[in-house]
Amino acid sequence: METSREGHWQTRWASERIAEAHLDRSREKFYAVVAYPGPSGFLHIGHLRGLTLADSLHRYYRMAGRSVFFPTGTHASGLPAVVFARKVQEREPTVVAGLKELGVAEETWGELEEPEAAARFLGRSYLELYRRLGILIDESAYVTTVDPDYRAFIQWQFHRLHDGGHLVQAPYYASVCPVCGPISVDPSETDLSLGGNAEIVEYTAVPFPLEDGRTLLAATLRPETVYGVTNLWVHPTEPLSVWHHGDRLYLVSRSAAHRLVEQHGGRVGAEEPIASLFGRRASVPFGDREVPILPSPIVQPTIGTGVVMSVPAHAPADWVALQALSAEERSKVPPVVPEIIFFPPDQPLSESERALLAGDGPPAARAARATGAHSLADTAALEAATERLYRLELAKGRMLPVVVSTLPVPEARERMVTSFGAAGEVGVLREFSEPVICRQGHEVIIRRVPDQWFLHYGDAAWKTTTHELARSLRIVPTEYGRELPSVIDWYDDRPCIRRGRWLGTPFPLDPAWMIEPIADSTFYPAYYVVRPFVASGRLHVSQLTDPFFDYVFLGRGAGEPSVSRSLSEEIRAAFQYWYPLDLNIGGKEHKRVHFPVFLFTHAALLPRELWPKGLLVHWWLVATSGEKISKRHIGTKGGAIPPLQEALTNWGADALRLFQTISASPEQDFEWDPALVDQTRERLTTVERMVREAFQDGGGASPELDAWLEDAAHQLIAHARSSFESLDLRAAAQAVYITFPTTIRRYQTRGGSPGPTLQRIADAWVRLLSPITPHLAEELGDGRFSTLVAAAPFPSPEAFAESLPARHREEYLERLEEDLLSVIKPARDRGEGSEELLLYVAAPWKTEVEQWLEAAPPGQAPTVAEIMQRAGKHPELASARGEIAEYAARRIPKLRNDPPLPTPTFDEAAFLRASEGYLVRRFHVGRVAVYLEQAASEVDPMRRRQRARPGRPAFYFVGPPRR
RNA sequence: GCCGGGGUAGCCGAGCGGCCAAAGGCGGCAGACUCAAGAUCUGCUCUCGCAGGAGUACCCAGGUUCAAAUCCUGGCCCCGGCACCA
Repeated sequence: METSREGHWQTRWASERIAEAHLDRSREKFYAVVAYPGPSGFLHIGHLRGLTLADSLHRYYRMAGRSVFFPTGTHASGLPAVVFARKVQEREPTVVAGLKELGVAEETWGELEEPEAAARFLGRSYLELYRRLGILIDESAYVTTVDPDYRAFIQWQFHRLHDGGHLVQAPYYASVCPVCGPISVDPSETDLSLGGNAEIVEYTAVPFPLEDGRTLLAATLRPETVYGVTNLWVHPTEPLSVWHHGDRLYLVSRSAAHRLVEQHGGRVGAEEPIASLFGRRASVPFGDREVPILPSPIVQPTIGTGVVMSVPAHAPADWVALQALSAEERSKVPPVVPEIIFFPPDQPLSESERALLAGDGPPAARAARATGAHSLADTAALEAATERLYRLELAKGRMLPVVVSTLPVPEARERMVTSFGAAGEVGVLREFSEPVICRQGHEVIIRRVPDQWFLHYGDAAWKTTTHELARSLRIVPTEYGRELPSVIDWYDDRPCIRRGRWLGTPFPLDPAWMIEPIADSTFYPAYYVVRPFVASGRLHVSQLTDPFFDYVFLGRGAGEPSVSRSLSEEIRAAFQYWYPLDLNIGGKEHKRVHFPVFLFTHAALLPRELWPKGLLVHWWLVATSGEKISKRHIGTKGGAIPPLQEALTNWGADALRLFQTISASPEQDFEWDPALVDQTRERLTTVERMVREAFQDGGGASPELDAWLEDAAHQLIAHARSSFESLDLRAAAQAVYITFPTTIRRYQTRGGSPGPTLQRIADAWVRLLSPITPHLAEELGDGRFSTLVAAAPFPSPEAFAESLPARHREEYLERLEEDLLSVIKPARDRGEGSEELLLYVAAPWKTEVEQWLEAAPPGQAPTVAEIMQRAGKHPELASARGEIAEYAARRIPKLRNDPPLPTPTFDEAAFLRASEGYLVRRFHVGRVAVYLEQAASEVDPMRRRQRARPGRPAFYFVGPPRR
């Protein structure tokens, strides 16, 4: 089919309004959504996967008789549109290329420099591409998350979440640029010029008071090791600053002082020359002892507080630094506490863990030795030693009883942090794991926000309900279902609003804040149901009040007074018809973000009977490098990922759709490979040709062969249906695009030709093609159905008669072909062939014997004597006793590998005779002769007949080579 | 370390107790078609074979079973997520 024809069918679907949803109580409904895309740029083929899945499912269910609803929208919230608008402003080359490709007039580009306009523009461009992909979206429900009606909906949602106690306020430590304002630290964050992958590291600030009343504040990730401190490290030259906090004076590095002010208040004071500290002593918390302060190059003033507590027993770097000291300095350091963490025997160490701790000395010394870290210059080895030892101690270590009972390390750490807090100390210092620089070149910092609002996902009761919802879900793939409970458990309170420049809905409890984008996309399938009423003008935005939504979604209250009772009820009825949502479809990136919060929100807002019913997670189409497709993979050069428009022009929608569906299971990434798409398109060409041939008039085939084809069609259709029902579109595609053609090809090689049966089957086939390759289906079905194929009923297996005898006959023949082939192969390799094929059908008594053999209990081989005993009870077999014994003796040892075949339900000889023509062609023999084993006069030059078994004829190729 | 997944023929990838020497695809070989190439179609593609046979196979080692790629135990390795990491 010409790719250009696809547009024709897209127009037809639109003009016949196939995509429009109808509330039809006489029918079951199907309602699924795909995670809507964010307007970050132009769609690429990576986006296609979820859309294709969703569309094919909706198309299947529509044909299967359900009323379907497939809306979509644009998730304009957050930064993507802001970033895109800025790129337009900058006339960034890829954006310019995309705009040109979409045919956007250059004069209008200026309008797209405004983020909301950019979002709407991109949303429309997506819709256009969906159309070109043959995706049937009900556009009357189309919405972007910055539309005023959607905002009203989100405000209602937050009011209800607040009512339910799901919003809480607490201090929060947010990333912020001191000049530009709040900023999120994320690899995709384009407001950053550096450090997108940075994580927030939480240090514990441990106070070491000096004798002069000031306190050195060390930062550590392992406060529990404070019992092993032997000294403090400071930088050899960098001065420290005074940080005034309350009535206390702390000494920390200058950069730390500033960070502490952001997070804990106070002010930065004077600088203190560092050398004055060398050799002085500070007291150790939780212990009546003092340790010396020593300079060491291991201290980096920009990390932590510039003061490091040295625990040589457990920190390899400290151990090595200690060895590097001069003898004089060394003499000031108290003896190293051998160790303060032990490994209880109930958690045996693995081999690699034992290797890390081989030898003697403190654990840090052993780890340093094991990784080859001998000096401070061995940074990589030191890091490895540190990481491995810390992981191990955290996972399996316990505190020694002489220190603080035998607490596991994580608990001991917790307790330390708490006790510092209780003592009025600072407690925690947060910083980025690597420098983060904003787009304008300023350093991004972490600042305390005292009254941040959170979604209270850490709430145990809410989790319990959400777990319940999760358990009730149908989840594909099932592995995700196993993972989901731990994801829900792992969830903690999440900040849900922020200040700053991005798109979204103002937070109703404090409109100076914006709701963040993950939180405003959790309940939207409910709003899709309402949107058409707004779009059609029957409902005005001003009417979307809390009472309105309370009534529509919750059946609570009397509704919005300005909305007529009947309209309220109509919308409520629509919601009750389409809800619960049947399926939420999204990529694997949503496993930990969108899906869980989607469930949390539904669990919080809706009663059980309206809870969603399923999740379908798909993995990605990736670039040849195995990476997720991103801007830089897209281009027109070899190996690059083509822009979607270009791919559509090159291959057409159907080829792309089938490629997506058939190339991999949903739970698998697969690589973009233009050669495979080519091949997919060719497969479609073949299917098209086969269907057209099948539609022709002709002689058909024998009733037996037709019966077989009908039976095969019955099974294939049943399999396709059940595959769609179980959401396994790949299996469905294999049935329709691989097994179906293979079956028809066999029909043809077996002598079948176009005729009434094949035509009926082709009619069914065309409809089977429709969910996945709808354009091709329409093209082939043009004029053959009373409706468009998209609206025709999905074929029913019952339209094709099952025929066990026909199925068995064909299986029988295939088995014979296999046998013949296995003999012909070695012969043919020697360049031989034959003139005549002799076939022998087993004598009837063999059927009985096979049954006796089969009747033997499993695992227990029958004996010849037993068989003969049974044969004795059948006087009519008396004459064959010798043969029976011989046959049983030959069969018994082989029963394990070659069990009795099902008894043929047809006349083997008659069937073989009817198949002579086929066998002659298939095996290039001059002729085929069929004999009965028991007929005394039959030709049997090589005494083959006795090898015949019921269901498996004996045979002999006669004569000189041929082939 | 924890949670989840996985290791299948040259490669990708189905299968997840007997119908499995293992679907489908790629690659390879041969044939048909073609002036030729490409495309397409057909057959073959673990080893041996003296005619339907035998041997060896689904990471490794054990085990359960009449029967294991499929179930169990232990090991090794890989992937994803999380946690962790001055």
